[in-house]
Amino acid sequence: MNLEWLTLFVDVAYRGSFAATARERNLDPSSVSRTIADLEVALGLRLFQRTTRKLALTEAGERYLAGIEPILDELNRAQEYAHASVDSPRGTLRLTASATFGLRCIVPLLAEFRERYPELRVEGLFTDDNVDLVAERIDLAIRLSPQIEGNYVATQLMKTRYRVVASPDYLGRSPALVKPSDLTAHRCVLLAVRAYQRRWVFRDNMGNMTEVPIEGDLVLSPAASVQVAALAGIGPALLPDWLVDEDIAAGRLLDLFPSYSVAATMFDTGAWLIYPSREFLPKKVRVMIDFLKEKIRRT
Amino acid sequence: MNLEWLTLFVDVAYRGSFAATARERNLDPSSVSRTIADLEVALGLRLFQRTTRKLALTEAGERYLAGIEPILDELNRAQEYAHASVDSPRGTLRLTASATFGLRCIVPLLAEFRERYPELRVEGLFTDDNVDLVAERIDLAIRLSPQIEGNYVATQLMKTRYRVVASPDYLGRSPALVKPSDLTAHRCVLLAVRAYQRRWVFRDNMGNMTEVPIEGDLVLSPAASVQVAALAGIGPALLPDWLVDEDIAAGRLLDLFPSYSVAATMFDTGAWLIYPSREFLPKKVRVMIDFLKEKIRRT
DNA sequence: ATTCATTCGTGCATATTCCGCATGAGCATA
DNA sequence: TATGCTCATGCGGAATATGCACGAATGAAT
Repeated sequence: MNLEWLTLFVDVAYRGSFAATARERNLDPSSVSRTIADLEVALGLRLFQRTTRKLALTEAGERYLAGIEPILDELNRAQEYAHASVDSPRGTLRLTASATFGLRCIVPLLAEFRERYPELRVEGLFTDDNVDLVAERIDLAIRLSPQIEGNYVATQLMKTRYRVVASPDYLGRSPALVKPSDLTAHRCVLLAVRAYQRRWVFRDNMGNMTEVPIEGDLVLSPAASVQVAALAGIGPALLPDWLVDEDIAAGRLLDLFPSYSVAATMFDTGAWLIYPSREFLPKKVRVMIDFLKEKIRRT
Repeated sequence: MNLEWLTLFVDVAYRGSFAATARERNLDPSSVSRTIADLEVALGLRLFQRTTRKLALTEAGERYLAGIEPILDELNRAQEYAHASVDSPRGTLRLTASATFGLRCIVPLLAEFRERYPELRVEGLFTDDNVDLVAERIDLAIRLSPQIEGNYVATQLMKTRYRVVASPDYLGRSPALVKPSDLTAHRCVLLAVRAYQRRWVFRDNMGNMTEVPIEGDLVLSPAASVQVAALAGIGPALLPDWLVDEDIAAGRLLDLFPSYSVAATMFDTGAWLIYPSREFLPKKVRVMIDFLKEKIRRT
């Protein structure tokens, strides 16, 4: 059965004529005749009594008309009700990011986001665990990576530089740290990610690469713990700029090799916004993407 | 949009899998995939978020599901509600017959019909005027005719013989009426139908036809009036057996030429039950047809 | 880390359905 | 009685739906 059959049936019932209904809908009368006949077969009911030149609803037809007219209205309302959740920034936005990125970069912005979109509820899943985006019904994910592969749409939020930092207190009581290879004489604070624990790679302005093996007896997670440890003077640490630039600006930490690019895995990494598809993108996702880009690019 | 799409959507939403839904419905998974994609385009909404191996309703999808599930139930109920009017003898049956046939042959039976079908309401339109069966929403018509043509289904209810009758009182004070041609000496009571007013045709047992020109200064309608006039001794009248047999049996009228078949138009006429179609015949029409055949054939 | 099995998406060909045209039968009106 | 219009139906072409085959992706098992 086709919904179009039902709306046609209602139309014919009110016009009292196949031919008039056909004219109004720019159809051939034969199509109207067949469609009504098909509907009668599908229902197992005679809906209209008709001869040439005359047409009248049967009793069953009147009952069926009474039954489906509200239903057709409800179908439209169901579509509008579903649309309401995506056409304006309302409902619930489920957002995921790594624990530290979420905590330091996203959470501080949510007060203003709430001001701007009072009807939108945000559920932030900030974890370093692997998150199943489909099963968790995630609307928007933030991933820290050189690049994003897979079927999801990815738009870069920001580029990330990593810095080797230590506190002034630590530096005042430790062997000199002038060039990267000096790190071998220090016990570093390490992030609990395998790729971050063996060696750090330095690239100078000329593009020369230096790979420095590092050691450390303190391996922490999440990245914020490593930051706190560095601030406490426990040792040098490799941390992203979005995490430590404020401490550096305030003199709480020092960027030990500012003229180098440093990476534990790959250079040219960054934070990416990831969402399932540009097609049928709910407004709530759109506004969060725009908001984050606006806020994070301003800093 | 197709209702099948909607039921498929509900199915997928509950099974959480295109492939599982396809198996259950004996479809190819590609058809399920396309159907859901078509529904999403028609609605302008993403209903499911999916990758390979994972499928979850979106918020809009959940809302739409909540909206249409009751609607699908209502559609079934609308069909059942419409069917209820035809699947059992209830509702209103609109019946038409000629004024006299309705009054004398149908009305006396309606008390028993009501006993038998208490939930069925009968509207009898007994008139000698031409009745538009479609416009008047007639379920069942009774027509007196040699045969029925046209698109309607016709089943014969009874055969009709016409009789020339007069009252004993009239005969006692009038010229002898021995053979049909004797009628030319009498002023007859005529039915106000053109075909009944010029000549009556007599057919004897051997098949010999005699056409007798008749005259009368009293032309009445409906046929019951002619009967009453004959009973009052005003003159001979040509009337159908179902109208006068009781008077004959009681001696109130005499059949003047019982060994002849008489007709004003054609012989071998009868009463026919006429209804629009055997297909999708409502129960109420069926039971009335069966009832009339049972009752009228018993008398 | 690799392999395997399964899911969802899509191109292509085929089957099915829908639609308009033409025509006929029937009916109401002039 | 003739005419014009409605509804029904055969037929052919256009549009849509479906299955098959295949590929990409993913989760589970090894």
